[in-house]
Amino acid sequence: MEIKFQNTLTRKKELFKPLSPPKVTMYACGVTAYDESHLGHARAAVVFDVLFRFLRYVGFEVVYVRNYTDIDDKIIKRAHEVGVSPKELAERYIKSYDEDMRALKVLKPTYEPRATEHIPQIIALIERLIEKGFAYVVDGDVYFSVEKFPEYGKLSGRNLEELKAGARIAVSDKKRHPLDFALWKVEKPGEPSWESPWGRGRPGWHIECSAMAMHYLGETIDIHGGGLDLIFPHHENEIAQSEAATGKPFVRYWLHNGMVTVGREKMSKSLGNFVTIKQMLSRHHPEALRLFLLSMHYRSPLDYTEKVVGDHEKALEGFYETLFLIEKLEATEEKAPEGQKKNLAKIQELVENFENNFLSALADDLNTAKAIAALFTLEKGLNNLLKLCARKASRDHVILAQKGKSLAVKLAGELLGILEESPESFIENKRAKGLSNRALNRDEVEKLIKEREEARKAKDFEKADAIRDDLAKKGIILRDTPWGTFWKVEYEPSS
RNA sequence: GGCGGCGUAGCCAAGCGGUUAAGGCGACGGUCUGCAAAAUCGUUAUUCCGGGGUUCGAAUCCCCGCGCCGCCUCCA
Repeated sequence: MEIKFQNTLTRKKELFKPLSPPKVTMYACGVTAYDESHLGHARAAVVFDVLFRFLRYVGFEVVYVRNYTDIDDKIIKRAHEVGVSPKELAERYIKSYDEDMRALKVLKPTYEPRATEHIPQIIALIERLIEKGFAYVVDGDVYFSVEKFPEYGKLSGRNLEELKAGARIAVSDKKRHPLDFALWKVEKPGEPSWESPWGRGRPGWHIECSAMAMHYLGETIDIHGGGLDLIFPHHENEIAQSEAATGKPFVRYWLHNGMVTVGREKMSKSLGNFVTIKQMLSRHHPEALRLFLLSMHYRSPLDYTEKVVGDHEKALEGFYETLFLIEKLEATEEKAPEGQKKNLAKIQELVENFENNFLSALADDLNTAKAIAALFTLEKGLNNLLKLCARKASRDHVILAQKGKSLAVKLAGELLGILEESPESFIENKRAKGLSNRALNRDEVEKLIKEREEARKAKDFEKADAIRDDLAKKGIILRDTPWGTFWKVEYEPSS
């Protein structure tokens, strides 16, 4: 299968050819552990998680690294505010992020290195840069000299002149050029520090990614991912440091995800318009969240509204209900009726095309929106099939339905991380949650449903309808199927 | 100001030069149902922000304009 990615570096969609197949090396920028993570962080994590899953699925041996920044200005500042050590603070939020990732079913990367555990590698890289004349020491600080690296700006499409003109960064008389950036920062009182050839201090932000990427993945890596907002200066600086040190291309494919927005404005800590992952998880199923995050092509901005997340919640529920009904199917006939042959052939074709449609969507620059559309098309086919079986299911029907179901579950599960629960328990959990949200008693609800079924059998429709209306007022929705009455708690958008 | 991106039905959104412009949510009508719900079938963009141009052919490429967003400072 041909895999293509839009490469930020070349601004083109390119055929993906790993440096040494079947191995693929991949690095994604994780988080700075100084606060709870929000939906924007979740998007980045989920997008690159799907990329990781996809590459593995098609047969690559993927080594995936996602770092934690556990030492930096913001951590130190926050730690002082809260009154704990920076190490403790970072520890706390790394743990919290891990919880979020687990809940969101983001697979564990191969390595999750922390900056503070790679000080020797960082120092070695800085020494290499100093030796080669790309970095200089001033009073215990070490800076990278951007003017020594002629290609500086190639990722973000800028040049030094432009950058200098628009520079908003504080002028420092220590730096030779305003855009020179710190590789190593001299120790300040009350801050964590490590021994180095330039005295005690701590690493700058950008250097950790270069050092750790090279340490785990080699001097040239296949894929590097991160948010669009990291292109400049973070990724630009990573390129400069790494390529200056090694003389080799650092990254072959740069992939960047778009921002999550709120009212079309970037979700961010500073604007205060963020929702934490934990808040989202308290009101939505993790798979609904994944579905929402993957409903849009990863490069585009994704606007967050509760309504749209709710739409995906409903869509997910519909899917599980289809799967649930398929599980209930039992063949009572040997062959499907002649008259259904044409319809069945159509569904058969749909099922057979699904895998290819789904995978080729992902192979085309990870088009998850299109892959999800393929999934819905399959669902529609399966619902059609269920309809055909409503009266009499044959072996033909059941085999086809189960084939469709297992394909959907396999691909959606392994690649998108959705539809991984048993339909039965998904529906039960939903019910349990809905019941408790509405403070309803399950036995009572079930008793009423039974009573209504009795009434229906006795053709006492007045009573049956009264019960249904009563339940509806409480938020219980009934559905009479050939297999009995199915019920669920009405979806309630949270405020 | 510089660089990059976006603008497709009521809403979300795919589309990457060539048969009838995916899909989801919503709305309307038919089927199913005792009636509903769900499902299903059909309808809901003769047209892709506006204006030019290239081409046999453009939502897709180019130019101009309008609107929105991101980056240029820490940020997924």
